[in-house]
Amino acid sequence: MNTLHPSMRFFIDLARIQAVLNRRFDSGLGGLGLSEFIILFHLDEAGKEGMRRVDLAEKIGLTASGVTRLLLPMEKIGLVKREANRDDARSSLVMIAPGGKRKLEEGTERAELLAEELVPAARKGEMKYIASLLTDIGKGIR
Amino acid sequence: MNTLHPSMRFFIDLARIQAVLNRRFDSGLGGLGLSEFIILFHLDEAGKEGMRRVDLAEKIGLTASGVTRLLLPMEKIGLVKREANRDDARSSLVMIAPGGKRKLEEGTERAELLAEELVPAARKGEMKYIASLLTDIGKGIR
DNA sequence: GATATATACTTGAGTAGTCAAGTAATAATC
DNA sequence: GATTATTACTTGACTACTCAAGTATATATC
Repeated sequence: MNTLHPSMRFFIDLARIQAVLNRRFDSGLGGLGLSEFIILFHLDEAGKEGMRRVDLAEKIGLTASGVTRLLLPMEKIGLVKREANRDDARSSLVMIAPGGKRKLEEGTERAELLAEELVPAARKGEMKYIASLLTDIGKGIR
Repeated sequence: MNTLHPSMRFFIDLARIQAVLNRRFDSGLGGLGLSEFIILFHLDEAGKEGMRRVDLAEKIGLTASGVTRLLLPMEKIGLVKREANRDDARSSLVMIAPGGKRKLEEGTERAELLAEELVPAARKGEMKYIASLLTDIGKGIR
């Protein structure tokens, strides 16, 4: 009866890793959650043009309202800033602020350390492969 | 400056997939969240002996208090039941209830459908491999 | 066998999101 | 160019957790 479909294992392991990751990342870094780090990462990539909230939501896989809620305190403490979108008055653009840049660097360090710690040495070589696999899966879903 | 460490991509993609997965799984299945499904899965594996809350927490990667909070409503609607642990009065044992068995089956179906949908056809063959990799990573962390 | 320490769990207060519904602006259609 | 539909975002009410602190039992130490 228990064939244990590999996709089941995939879901379950994914969830576990994510939960632990979330917790581990948060603590240690002064109040920077994993989600916030990821947001900063994408905003940094977007450059000074910034990006629309909708696009950010799509990138991180959350809903638009989740993004609104996350950005609010980040704006308050100067990690990101907002600017009107001259082409479309409905949306405003978000971009990374100097404070965010600094936090992003801290976070990057932490992420690398964490990855070092989490990924078993024997599997380290496969990291690149697995990352590409996940990227591929991620692309197809919404 | 942007080497884009593969572990970074790993974190980011992982988080995105998990976020989408969570949302997709929840909706559609009558009020059964991914976490609840995973709990049922582990409890089913544990059999009629059930398991201690602490061990369940470890399995799913959440904290003990998170488990308490999740189990409360599940107990109320008859998905799980609790029993005193005769060997240790501090802990009580949780086990899957008949209602939970039914929900687990529904959830399993949904999970398989979802997996079908999420994993790109080209990558399907690698599913087993990636699952084992994630399991391996999951083992090492807490 | 009393005391100290560690473990299993719960609880209060707070954060990180969700969904459904609302507002305002843009785009499409006739 | 008025109407309708769609899009970008926000808000209220809720769920799913987190951490820190508390309670009760069990274990180790002397």
